Amino acid sequence: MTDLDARRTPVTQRAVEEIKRRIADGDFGPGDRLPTERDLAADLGVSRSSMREAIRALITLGVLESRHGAGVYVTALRPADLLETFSVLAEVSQGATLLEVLQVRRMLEPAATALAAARADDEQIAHIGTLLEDIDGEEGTVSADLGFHRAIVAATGNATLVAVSDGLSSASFHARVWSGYREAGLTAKLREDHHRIHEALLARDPDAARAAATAHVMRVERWLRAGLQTPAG
Amino acid sequence: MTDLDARRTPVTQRAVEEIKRRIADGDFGPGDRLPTERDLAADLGVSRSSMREAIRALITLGVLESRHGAGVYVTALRPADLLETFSVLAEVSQGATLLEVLQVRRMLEPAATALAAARADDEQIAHIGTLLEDIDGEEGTVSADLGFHRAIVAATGNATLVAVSDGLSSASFHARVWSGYREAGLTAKLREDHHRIHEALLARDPDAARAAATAHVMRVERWLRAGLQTPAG
DNA sequence: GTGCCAGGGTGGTCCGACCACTAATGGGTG
DNA sequence: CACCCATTAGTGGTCGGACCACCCTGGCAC
Repeated sequence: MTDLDARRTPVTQRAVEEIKRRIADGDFGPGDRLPTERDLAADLGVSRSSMREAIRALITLGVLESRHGAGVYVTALRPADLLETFSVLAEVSQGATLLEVLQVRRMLEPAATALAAARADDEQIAHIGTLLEDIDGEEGTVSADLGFHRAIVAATGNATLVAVSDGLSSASFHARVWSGYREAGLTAKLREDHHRIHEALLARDPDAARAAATAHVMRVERWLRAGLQTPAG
Repeated sequence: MTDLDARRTPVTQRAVEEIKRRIADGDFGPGDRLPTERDLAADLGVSRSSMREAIRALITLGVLESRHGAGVYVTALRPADLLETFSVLAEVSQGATLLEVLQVRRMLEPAATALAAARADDEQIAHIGTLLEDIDGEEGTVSADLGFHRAIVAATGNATLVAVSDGLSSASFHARVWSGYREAGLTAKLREDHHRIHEALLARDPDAARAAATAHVMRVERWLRAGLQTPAG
């Protein structure tokens, strides 16, 4: 924080910190339009190039968004905005990390499902039931399964939880886990799990929901663990 | 993906996607050094400015890191690298979001503490005990409390869990929650909670650890909820 | 062999120009 | 008067080049 530190800190990073500070301080609120890149650059005493890099970083973080020709705006700053970056984890993660991610899901999903059982309204549960039919109907459609779990988490009404959960189970991650699911009777077992979870939600039974979700995640983890030991291309 | 789409996609974003693709395809592996910014820019047919913005975005995502004068490198791609971004959530979040974050922690911490009780080795538990003394000794030092909880999560051996947990409890978040803790006998109560958690770890008792962690997080949540209803400056 | 240091190469920063796009302006038209 | 549309100022997007700060290597002196 001293001048000496500032001297050695890249100007771009300093600009990032400064803009974040102004947002945290309320100078810029959600939805507000920022000064032009040129003005901001002049204000902070940096070149427009460096200012653009700083803005680019904050855009990547989900804090800002830019509209070509219109200006740069602060996002709604909702957790979903800020945690979108997260998906890169699933994009590049491999092997052991997959198990770690699954272990975190094993902690979150049961609690989330239980919470959903207590909070979800009729409409949400009905929607979840619809997704369940999609999974049954077509073949294991990854996106349908993804939507099923996502809808349950969304039913908790906790946007932050949704964002975290999304990050831990992006489409590409799901796809990687599911690739190979056709084998054995696993698909049928998972289908049973899903129905059991749905029944618990219908019964508004948090304990049953927690148990069903736990069993489901553990089944997936067991399968994945076995699959990783005899990896295929 | 068509030419028409590419025509309307900003070159910077295209560069980001391309580099991510090359990493995902294994062209660039963890720890590898990338071609120079100038070479990359020429390779992808963009200016160095745009290439730098693309690199800046990937640095922000935790995929790349640059060393002044030495080159740009792919990170180890460990979850901790990729989830660091995350902390911005805690930096700019307010009010209701704070409660949402705490609710997620209420799901994670008990499970994490229980896991730590089962997995932690003697050295790790001893280290946690040391941190506990720091909290007792000095005044409520935010950083010491942060370190205490972080050490517990780290003892689970799950790097992904550590990264997620860190994101949900960055220093600034902790500071905001703790600001005002001096009041009442709350500090003493929290101290009791910490000791109870440590005892459970020493006893290698996952159930007791889970219970102690649950009680602790719920106490904080209850306090925060009451505090938000009568907000101060 | 050891230590120093000078050079080349790299990322960091700045500048100025032009392009692409948006939105407000204002005149024309019904 | 109300509506539409071309104009135009202003904004972000891209480019090219220049220079600075820093690292690393290799050759030199000791």
